[in-house]
This record gives sequence, C-alpha cells and structure tokens, in this order.
Amino acid sequence: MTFSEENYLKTIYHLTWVSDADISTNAIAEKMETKASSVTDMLKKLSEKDLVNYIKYQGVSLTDKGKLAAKMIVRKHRLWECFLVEKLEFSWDEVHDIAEQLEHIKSEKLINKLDDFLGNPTEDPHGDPIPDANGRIIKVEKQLLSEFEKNQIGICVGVKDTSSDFLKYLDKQEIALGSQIEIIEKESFDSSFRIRVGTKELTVSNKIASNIYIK
Amino acid sequence: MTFSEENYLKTIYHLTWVSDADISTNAIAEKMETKASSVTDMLKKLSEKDLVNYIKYQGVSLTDKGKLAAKMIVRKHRLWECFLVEKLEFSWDEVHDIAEQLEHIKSEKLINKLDDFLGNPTEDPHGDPIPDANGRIIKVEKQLLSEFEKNQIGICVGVKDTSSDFLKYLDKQEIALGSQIEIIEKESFDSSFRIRVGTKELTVSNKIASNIYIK
DNA sequence: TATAATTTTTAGATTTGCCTAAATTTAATT
DNA sequence: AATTAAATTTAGGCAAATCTAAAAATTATA
Repeated sequence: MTFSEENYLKTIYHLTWVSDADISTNAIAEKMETKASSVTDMLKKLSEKDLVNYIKYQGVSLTDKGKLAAKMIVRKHRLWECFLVEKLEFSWDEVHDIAEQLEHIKSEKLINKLDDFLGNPTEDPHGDPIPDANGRIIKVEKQLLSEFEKNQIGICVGVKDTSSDFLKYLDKQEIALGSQIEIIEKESFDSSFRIRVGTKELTVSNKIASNIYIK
Repeated sequence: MTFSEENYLKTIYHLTWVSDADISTNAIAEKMETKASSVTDMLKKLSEKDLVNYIKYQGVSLTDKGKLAAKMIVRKHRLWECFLVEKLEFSWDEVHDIAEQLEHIKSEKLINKLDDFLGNPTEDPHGDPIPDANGRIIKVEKQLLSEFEKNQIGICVGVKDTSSDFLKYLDKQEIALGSQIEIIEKESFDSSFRIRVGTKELTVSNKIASNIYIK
C-alpha cells in the first residue's frame, strides 16, 4: 500500500468516526487539502482493491478490510506519538507531523515491539484511543467540557482539536491530561465558562470548551 | 529531498567509502538493483541540485553538500538500528530493512533527541561508525580477521558483510561484537582459519574471515 | 589503430498521484 | 417541474521515477 493510499484510508476513517454516514468526495478533498478530482481517482483505486465501498456520486465507506488497514495506520500513528512524548520528551504539540511520517513505516514486528516497549498504552498523548494489534479499541465515554453544567467537576481526558496552536494554549493555561476542571459559572450570553483548573480560575470561550474532553 | 534522491546519495557515499575513485553509473545501478538509464537520469537531477559532481561518461562524486546530506542519512540509519537493537530487542540481522525506511523520516529534532535517548552511541550494532550531528565520524582503526597471523588475539569490533545470512551464521557460532578471537592456525592451502572464540574452537573459511573486523 | 565490446546516455513509454477545465449528475430553489 | 446551484466525475496534462531499445561514447583487443 502506498503512502497516499494509506493517507486516504486514514482520512476516511477519521471522517467516519465523527459523521458516521457515507463520506463525500469533497469532505475528503477538504480534509486532505487536495482537489475533488484527485479524490475521485483514488477512490476508484481503493475500490478496485476492496478497501472502500464506492458508488459514483454517492459517497464512500470503508470495507472491513479497509477499516482494519486504517486502524493499523492509526495504531502506528498513536504509538509513535506515545514514543515521542514519553521516551524522547517531545511536547504534545510537536508530535503530530513526525508521527504522520512514522505511521507509514511497514513492519508489524516493529510496531508490536514498540507497543510492548511503551507498556501497551491504550491512549495517545492527546487522550485518543490506540487500537490493539487486532484493531480493537477501548472506548472511554467522555464528554465535552462545553456540555458540562455549573458546579460539575471532571478530569481532562482528551482534546478534540489537536492542533499545535490549541495545545500550546492549553499548556499556557496549565491544562493537561489528568487536570481536574470545575465549572464555576456558565455565561449564558456567549456560552463561555468560568472554570477552576487545579487551584487557578480562568475564563474560557465556548470554542475552547468544545475541544476539551472531560470524564 | 525525495526518498529516491536520498537513496542515490547514500549509495554513492557507500561506494565512495570502499573505492575512493569516482563512481560509475553501472556500479550505482548494480548496487541499487536498477537500470543504468535510471541512474543517469537521477545523476543529472542531483547534479542540478549541487549534490554531486557529474560529468557525462566520466562518473560521479559527492559535493561537500551531497556528502553531508549522505552522512545525515547514514546517521539516521545507524541510530535507528541502535534503537531497534538496544531498546526494542531486535537481533542485529533484522534491523537493516526497517532502518532503510526509518532513515527517510525528516526531523532534525527527532534524530538528535533519539541520539541523546540512546546515549550518543558512536557505533551501530554492526560496528559501523555513526556520524554526529555535524557529520563528523570517529574512525576506529580495525583489521580484517583474514589479515591476522597465527597466535594473534583480537576483539571483534565489526562486520563487513551485514547480510542477514552472515549475521545469523555469526550468531550460530557465538561470534558477536566484543568477542575475543584468537588465531590458532592459518591453513595455507585454502587460507581458512582455526580460531578460538571465547572457549570454543572452530574453523572458518577465508570468506568468513574476510568479513569480520578485529582490533 | 581499426574494430569489437562495453559502458553510458538519449529517446520514448509507462505508472502514480496530482492538477485544471469541462462535462455530468445530484440537490436546491423558485 | 423547471431551472439554478453545487457536487462530482471525466478528460487531458504534468512531474517524478522508472523501464526498454537504440544511439553515442569510451575502453579493450586483435
């Protein structure tokens, strides 16, 4: 499987994760910052290989084979992120681009040994689940901070947006995985939140609150 | 730089290491298992980029820029090999193919952090030197076992052939980096050697002895 | 030193992945 | 329901890296 094929599968997998319905050509093109016509070409190719179910003009979904392949790429991506953060001391906002490259390294033995070396983690540095060698995923039920109500307390267990900018913002506010977060006040006007993180109080916009997962 | 460009630079670097003179198109084609015409195409391209000195029909050599680039690839390859053997417990005959992939990962920060994580090793699992971040190499003077004389004693510090077959043979004979090797007898008829490795005695052909480095 | 053999380069194709522009299909709106 | 708008696909091209076959240059040999 080529890098490009892998990237398409991964993108379709991620889009499926959030929307569930069949994925449109444009949605893929937008996410991959490429043109719809390029996507069409690739969908034909992936369809030939039985990695996706593709009907012209109707959108696309992963076959079982495609879904497993996608999960294995995600597995590699997230394990490498763990490696970078836990062993090489990268910060969580630096690892994505490097993991984008490492996820294409082809060796089952390598990834399984890496998994063991890291102590078989179930989540990556952003709180996202890591598929096991069979593609199984442990789902943790979690809510967005924005869905919380006044006086509720939870622990930060993940982030939705994993962009470097957002992660750096969280670092600045000293919000990390494991941080306790308490809703002090919910401002009805702009849906912003007054929260307590550890001992500090701060105000976050609804956009921020919509990208933090709490349990 | 593309993977292919990197592979060509690396190959030219390795060929230079052994022969010193300008490298021929055919030598590159043979080593890379490709066609001479493909090599010509790439040499033009590398020449455009000032990575090689190329004169039609006359062979090729690396420019300073090309040599540094090649060294950085070798550095990555060998550091990853160290990682695979020392951290992930791969055996020394398994790491080459995986390192061939990992050597193309682009991130200076990654490779320098990996270097530190491994304790800044100066040699890879086959005894080959690892260039530092500036491309400097610590050369260790070493001899081939085949050049040794009767009653001489040395330590195995490297191997010339790093093929899986040869390395597995060495494992079987319990010859590893650091093993003490003593020449008991040199057979003039076929230039084979009777040697002692640790406490065991064995006979090795001249071909074997010509691929083991001793100090 | 001619001629043969070898090496190297050029010319022209192929594949992959991408693009633009035009055509087609589907969805939305009047 | 007809027309407009949007999404999608097709058609045709381009660049990278490879190949085969033919041409050119170099080297070896008679």
